[in-house]
Amino acid sequence: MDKKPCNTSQDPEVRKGPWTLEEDLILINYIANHGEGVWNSLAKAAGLKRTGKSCRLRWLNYLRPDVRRGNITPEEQLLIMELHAKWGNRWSKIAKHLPGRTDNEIKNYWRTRIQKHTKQAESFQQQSSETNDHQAASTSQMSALAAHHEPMETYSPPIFQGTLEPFPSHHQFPTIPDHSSCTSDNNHTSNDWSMEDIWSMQLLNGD
DNA sequence: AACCGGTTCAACCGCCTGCAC
DNA sequence: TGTGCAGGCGGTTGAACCGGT
Repeated sequence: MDKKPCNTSQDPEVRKGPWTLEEDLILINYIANHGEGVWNSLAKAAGLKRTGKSCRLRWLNYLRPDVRRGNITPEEQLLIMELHAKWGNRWSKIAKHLPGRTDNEIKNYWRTRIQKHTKQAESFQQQSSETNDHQAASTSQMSALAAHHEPMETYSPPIFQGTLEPFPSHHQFPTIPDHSSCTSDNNHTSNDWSMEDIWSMQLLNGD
């Protein structure tokens, strides 16, 4: 839609970049008084020199009162991984199952934390499989395990295309610093989340 | 103290979909 | 049925931040 050079990006009156506190307050106040919806006209009516899209994004990802940010718990991480295995990069769909979390946050989380470790594990595994054929056996075990939990819905994971597994063939997941903040310092000390741990926890959860 | 490289995350971009006309 | 518009979504970017040297 915004395909057309559509005034937005060319209009010198349209502001881009980080939101100011003043803009935030304007948006919050306007929505408090008038509600959400019809973002383009909302932006104009509120007197914001922003596109409707920009306002919507700012509201949904940051200003909404029920938005929770940071401190993704191990339970949430599990859920993210499980749902990602189900649906792939359907971030908004995944976000619907994590109250207070936004698709943008989940997407960022996945890309910066989980995917990073996935790639590391994959390259490690590639190296070791070159020297040890038995690795393949354990990999297929992993695949079988993952496939066992694979839902009936058809899913071709976009990220893992090119790999044989329906689920990334990594053995370990990062340890999430739960309560305390986003410092990822303890990540490298011990990767405590083995694949078996993850799935057995899911089994316990009845999934 | 300054620099540098890696990480994180807010925001933008472009495509897709649904809906009204 | 076709067209245009608005919103939704996933991918990408770039600035800010942080830790190591």
